Amino acid sequence: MTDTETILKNTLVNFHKLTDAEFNDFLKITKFKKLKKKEFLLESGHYNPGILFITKGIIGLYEIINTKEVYTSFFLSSDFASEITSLASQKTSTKSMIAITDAEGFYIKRSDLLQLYDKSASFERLGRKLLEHLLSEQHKFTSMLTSLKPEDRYKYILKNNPELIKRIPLQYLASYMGVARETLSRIRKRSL
Amino acid sequence: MTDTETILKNTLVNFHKLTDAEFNDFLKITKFKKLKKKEFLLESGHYNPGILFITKGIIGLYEIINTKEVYTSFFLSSDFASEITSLASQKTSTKSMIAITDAEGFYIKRSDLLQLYDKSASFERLGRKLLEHLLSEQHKFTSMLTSLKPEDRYKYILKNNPELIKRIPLQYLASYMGVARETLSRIRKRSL
DNA sequence: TTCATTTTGTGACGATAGTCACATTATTCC
DNA sequence: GGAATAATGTGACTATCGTCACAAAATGAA
Repeated sequence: MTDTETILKNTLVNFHKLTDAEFNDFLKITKFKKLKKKEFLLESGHYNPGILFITKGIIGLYEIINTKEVYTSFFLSSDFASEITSLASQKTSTKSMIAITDAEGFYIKRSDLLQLYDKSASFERLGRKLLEHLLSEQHKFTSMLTSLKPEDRYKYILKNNPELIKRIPLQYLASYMGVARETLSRIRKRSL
Repeated sequence: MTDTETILKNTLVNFHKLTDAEFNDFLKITKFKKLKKKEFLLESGHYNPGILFITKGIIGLYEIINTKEVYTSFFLSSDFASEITSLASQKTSTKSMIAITDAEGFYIKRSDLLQLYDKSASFERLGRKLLEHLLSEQHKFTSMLTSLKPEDRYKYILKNNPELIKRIPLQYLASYMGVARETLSRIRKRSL
């Protein structure tokens, strides 16, 4: 098994135990994918959802709202980059996923993922647990947004997800935090 | 089958088809529960998670952040009121669920729910699909928060979830929207 | 029904974030 | 390496929101 495969396996198993055979089934439907910076993993208006287990780089998820790009998630190594609405609904996506740096990882097409769910209840359970985790995180993020003012949001992210502060371009991070880019620039200056 | 049971069945089936036998298994572990206004469905610090399928009334989910109650969700009829973090993690909850009006519905204990998942992959799938739906909604809510200013958030909720505007006390709604209660009071006045 | 309590409304004011304009750095790509 | 392009920084100003204090209204309990 390659290093990256081991990382993938550990990540999966962390959600739910898989047999070797099951893990191999998973690997089989996976395709190693490389993205250049600014390349799309998903383009709004298109229907090509899937999941990328990231082994290198960063993927950003954004949506155009009132002509502005609003970033709602960033995915780093060992994350499953996905857009849940189009994955779940079979509709074209209103959001886009783009490589913020060169990135690579294991890609699974939606159709293959669904087959996997049919094949074994283990995968279904893994999926459920992963979703529980993601929903829990998303709730945390939401209450952070509603209860903290911009500067405290910055400190919160610095503490809980310092990679984002280090690696995400300021303007994208600003939209993610719900502030103007100038405001984030000033917060950052004050926090030195 | 009673009226409320029919509503429950329709709601479940909307996520994933169940056989009559499966639905009966579900019903069996369910206990009809009534809550008086201000009664807790879950108390922070306690470990008693479960899900309430609401047939009447409203449940609110909140968390104390810097001595303030921050409401993060409201559940109405046909919703599954739950606190995903404690459901998924087996830890005591940092959040509380409280009846905002008198409320009632079908209650399922976490342990019974897990047994159900073991019993049949249908339930696991239902759970997965429900979670996908919830996560998708939560993402929508998050981007609404980050991209709209308070007055537009109010209009958004008025359009997409008018029941909340009508039925949730202003101060709770304000924390949910991430604004001071005075601000929401003024927004409401302007919007008449 | 009445009194106590809780919730909501409102004015004044200060703090803070947003906007616009432009300067300064970084980055990209020949 | 250097020009073009993109991203970030910064000042000035404005709009908006939060806070505090208190009034009014609604709700709940006896």
